[in-house]
Order: sequence, then structure tokens, then C-alpha cells
Amino acid sequence: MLTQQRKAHILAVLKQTGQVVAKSLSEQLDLSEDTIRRDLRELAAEGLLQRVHGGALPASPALADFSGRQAIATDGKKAIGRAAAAMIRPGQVVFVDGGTTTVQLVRHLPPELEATIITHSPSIAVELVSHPRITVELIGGRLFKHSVVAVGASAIEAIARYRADIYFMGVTGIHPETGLTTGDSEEAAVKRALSRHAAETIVLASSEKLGAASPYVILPMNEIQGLIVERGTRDETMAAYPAAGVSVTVA
Amino acid sequence: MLTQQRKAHILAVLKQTGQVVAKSLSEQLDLSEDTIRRDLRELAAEGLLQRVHGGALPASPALADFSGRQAIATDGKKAIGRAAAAMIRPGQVVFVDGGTTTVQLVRHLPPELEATIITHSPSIAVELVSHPRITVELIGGRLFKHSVVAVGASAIEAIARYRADIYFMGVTGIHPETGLTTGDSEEAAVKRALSRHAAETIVLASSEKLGAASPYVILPMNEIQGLIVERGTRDETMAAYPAAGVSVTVA
DNA sequence: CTTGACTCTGCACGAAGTTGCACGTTTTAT
DNA sequence: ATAAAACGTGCAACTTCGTGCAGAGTCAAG
Repeated sequence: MLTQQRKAHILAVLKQTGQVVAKSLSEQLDLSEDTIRRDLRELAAEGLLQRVHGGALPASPALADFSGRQAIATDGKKAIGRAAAAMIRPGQVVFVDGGTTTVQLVRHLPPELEATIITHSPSIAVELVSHPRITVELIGGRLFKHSVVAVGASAIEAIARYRADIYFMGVTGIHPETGLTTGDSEEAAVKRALSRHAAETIVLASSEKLGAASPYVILPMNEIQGLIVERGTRDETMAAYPAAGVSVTVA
Repeated sequence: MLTQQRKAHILAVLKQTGQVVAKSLSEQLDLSEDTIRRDLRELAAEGLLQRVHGGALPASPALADFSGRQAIATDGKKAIGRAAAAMIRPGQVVFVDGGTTTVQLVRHLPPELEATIITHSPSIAVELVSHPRITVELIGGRLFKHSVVAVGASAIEAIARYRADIYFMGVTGIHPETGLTTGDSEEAAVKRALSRHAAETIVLASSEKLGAASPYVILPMNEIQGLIVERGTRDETMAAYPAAGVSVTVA
């Protein structure tokens, strides 16, 4: 077995089970624990996992659990959420992604607004329970725990049954050449499906996303209709995508 | 179980319930109390929680409202949840209803349990994000806000694609003649669909449900396999359904 | 074909981390 | 006041870790 194959296997197991144990990996792959430990050390150096005594844990989500990622709703995200909410007209059908920014969107929906929100994020669904007029459609599928959204074939099938006026997309990275990116291939597939079934796709991009790129490309920049960014980041954004035909809103 | 995972679990429990008790943690994780105490001490040193005699509390008082909400969950419901969680064998596929009692079920799932949980409740799905080993399948559909569950034709279609070993059902009423009831016809239809696609249906019934009846009948008593009730309510229950062929568990 | 540089792997060994128990102390409840 | 529970510390057994080293395999230059 090749080293790269072995490392890929370790990452696959880690992704699927949320942990790897050095000893059991060595038995499973019929290698000494030393070799496994070396692999783990190198993968940790690449930032692909987090080394712990006895094995390893995923690089990001474990830490996210610790620090309480949710708590960090910046003013910028709130402003973006408010601006996005204001774009929704009464009676419209709206796709909403999961994520900290989109949570701000639904929190800023005016109570008198009557609309249908379709989402593959259980968190967004729960958030909308307290809204008196919004009808919520939940898209099912396998739960991708890192982002807390439904993914997979059944999610994409369910999306195909809907047609929305607007899709508010959250991304991990937005880069002038690479386009819109995210950290998981299945999540990217779901976002593409949502975009395909919406008349208009609007990307919500808090400042830390601008100029960043993650492994999986969702769409190139020219396939979206709008972009909402925080005040103060406009110049940067306009400079990056001058001819894209994407309307930029400053929140 | 890895040390870091254990600590993450402690913090997750703390976040959910607003408190942790050293003794119960040691039982739940099958470790000596000494080890738990060591973990708590170290987490306290990192400022992630506040050490108190007998266990620990959240570091910041910001989570105080969490513990307040938790208080609504009676000891009875917790006991029922614990008993239900203990019925799940590794590798099983489990349907879980929405509701305050079933939330207790998923909170008492041991962290080492590997299983698949399928639910039409976004709250249950979100709750399970912090569990390291459970695979979650979310059933989509129109959100019935009163109970915070997906209902409707698409939900029932999605359910038809699954087959579970156990279905843990929550109900509004349980009456010797009327059977199992709930307050909404669509919710009843979904519960029937879940029951149809599970090998075994177990009803979680906190004391206030016994003898009560709501407008919509889900199933007659003889179509379920098990009933979990609180300690102290057994005589009443046994008297009400003596010949039903339903196994009654006292939590 | 041979040689030398390089990489990968497993083993050995000392260091470090982890865990449960024993024991004496502190806190809590009755 | 007394008993029970929870606590901290020290300790021994055990596991896991990192490093140095040697043997095996690979590859390209000579």
C-alpha cells in the first residue's frame, strides 16, 4: 500500500467516524504503529487533522465544538443578514442555506412578511418556528454534521421538486478566479442543485470569505446574480469582480 | 475513547444541560470518577467550565437560560429517555420522533454507540450533531411548527424509503380504548408511516399522557410493541392495558 | 550491472501521558 | 455532631509517543 493511499484512508476513516485510533489503524492496515504515528504527524502538520494522544480527531469541527462557533455573529454578518432579508418580497419562495450568516437572515425577517422558505438546514428550520407567517419546507437527506445541513442524493432529489425565486447562498471562500468554494464536495453539489432551481442566486459573503478559496468549487462567479458584502469591503470586492455582471450590495 | 473526545463530550453535555455531575459522567462513559475529576479540573484550568463540588457548571453565566429551559424536562422524561437510549443496540437503524421526551433520548445516547438515527424533527437532528458516532438522516417535508416536525406527502414518501429496527414514538395521549392520539391529523399520518416502516414501535409516555386522549388517533394500543413509562406509574398502566401484548418498561 | 543517495518501514528504548486505586482531607447532608 | 459523599495527591501499572538506527526497496548516474 502506498503512503498516499494510506493517508487518504486515514482521512476517509476520520471523516466517516469522527476519530481515528492509532492502534486500530495499525491492525487494520497491517503496519506498525510507528508508521501510523508518522502519517498522523505529517497529516497534522498539513493541517488536515488534529493530533491527540491515542489517535487523531478532525481538524476543524472538534475545535468548533469547543469554542462555540455559533456565538461569533459579527456586526457584519448581522448587517448582511438584514440586507438579505430586505430583498424578499411578499409571497416569494426562497431557498436559504445553512450557516451563521443565513441564521442572521432569518432572524431579521419582518414578522409581517408572508413567504415560503425552503432549507436543508435543520437549524434554520428551528429558527423559523417562531415566525408567524413564514411557511417552512425542510429538505431531507443525510446530515453533514460539520455544516449541519442535509446532503446526498435524496437531498438533491428533494430540491428538484422545488422552484424558488431567490436562493441565498453561504460560502466558505469567494475568489476572483476560482469562484465560490466550500469545504465539502457533497455540500457543493447541494448548493449547485439549489442554484439550478432558483431564478436568482445571491451570495452572502462576510469579510473573511473574500479572496479565500476552499477545495471544492461550487460555481464560477459569473453564474450568480448578486453578492452581499459588509460595508468597508466594497472597494475590494468591486475591484476583484469588475466585469462579472454581479450586482454587489453593501450591507 | 480518546481523552480529547471525552472532554468535548463533557463540554457538549454541559452546554446542553447547563450542568454536569461527575458521578453520572463516570457511569455514562464507563470510567473512574478520578479520571472525570481530572478532566473537569483541566477544563476548568482552561477556563472552559467552572468547577463545583459534585460536578461542573458553565464558565460563563450566558448559558444560564439553557439550564432554565432544561428544567422543564422532568426527571420522569429524563428517565424515560435514558431507558429508551439503552434499548438501542450498536449498528441499529432507529426512527426518532420529535418532542421533549425524545430529546432526552438522544441526549442519553452513550458516546461510543454507533447507530443510524432517522428523524423528521430538525431539533433532534441538531441535537445529534455533537454525537461523534451517530449517522443522522433527516426526513424533509412541510414544517409543522407546533411540533417542529416535517409532515405532509413528501415526508411520508421519504419515510417509505427507509426501514428501521426501532421507532421511538412520542404521543399526546394514550388511552386504553382510544389508543394513541395526537393533536394533528398530518402528524398522525407521519407517525403511522414511521410505525409501518419499523420492525418495532416503542411509545415513550410521560405520566401526563396516560389516560388522556387527543382528537386524532394514530394507532390502537395493540399495534405497538413496547411502552416506556415513569417509575410510579406502572400500576396504573398495567391496569389499563393488561391484555394488550405490549411490553411495559418502567424507567 | 553496480554504486550511492534517498525513502520507507519496523524495532528498541527512554520519555511522556493516562488511568485506577489508596489514603487522608474537605465539603455536604442529616 | 456524625456519616456519607466528593475531593486532591501520590503512586504504580500500563499505554502511547518520539527519536535514533538498521535493513529493505527504489531510482538514476556512472
